[in-house]
Amino acid sequence: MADTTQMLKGILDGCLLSIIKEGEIYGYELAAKLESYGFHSFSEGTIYPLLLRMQKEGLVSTTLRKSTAGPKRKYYSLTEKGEQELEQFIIRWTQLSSSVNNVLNKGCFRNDCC
Amino acid sequence: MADTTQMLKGILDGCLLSIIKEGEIYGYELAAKLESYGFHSFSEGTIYPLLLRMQKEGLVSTTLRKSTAGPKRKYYSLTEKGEQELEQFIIRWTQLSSSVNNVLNKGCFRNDCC
DNA sequence: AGCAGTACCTTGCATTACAAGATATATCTT
DNA sequence: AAGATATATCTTGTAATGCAAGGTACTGCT
Repeated sequence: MADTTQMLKGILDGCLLSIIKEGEIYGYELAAKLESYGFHSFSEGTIYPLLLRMQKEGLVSTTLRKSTAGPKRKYYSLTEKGEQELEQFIIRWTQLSSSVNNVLNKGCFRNDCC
Repeated sequence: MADTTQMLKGILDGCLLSIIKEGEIYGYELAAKLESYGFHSFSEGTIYPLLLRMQKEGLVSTTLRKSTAGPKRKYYSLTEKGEQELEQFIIRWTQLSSSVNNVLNKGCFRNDCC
């Protein structure tokens, strides 16, 4: 306990999908973008395996392009399957976060009371 | 992917602490309470190991009491350390959920814009 | 005795965030 | 040229944890 790492499990997937949906982006840039959204930066050892898995699952497609400084960049964009997955993630996230907020606020069994 | 189980990791801890803070409660009852808060029910194989760990870490204290029907119940209540842990969990949860919402809503870098 | 319901615990598996390190390329400095 | 620096990707091994499946134990009912 006492750190955020466990809380992230399974959540990062959806966040990556959501960022990629905004437009083609490559891994190194993704790390920076996540930080700008309020996540304390992720090591690349976290992001790249995730991207590879999502590629295997057909959620993202990739294109290699030359870089002005450094090796080739691997640009990711969302497939149709990826968009569907993102929608389902948003549903799950909404349910989860409202459940947690219910507990933390000692809320009621339904949202419409109190 | 495609299920909520990974998203829960590390979040359940805080939820248990929060429920226990409301008053003494035993494991079997906790499972039911979680469901009433909107979580689809947890198997006991999830909850008991977690409670044992939190007991070892000194976050909760336990009292055995006879039951009217069945074996003895193990009632949990929060220690001071547990309350501190809960507070820190709430901070972490708030940060995380706002970060995720930023990403999903394609929000800005700060909360005060848009 | 046998059965159902209550209540707790253990074992083994799959997933995943991450540190640490390996690899490759382009630019700048010495 | 040679080396350093920054960019960019990937691999390996570790620890944490949700959960299915199974086991134990106690009470009351038929």
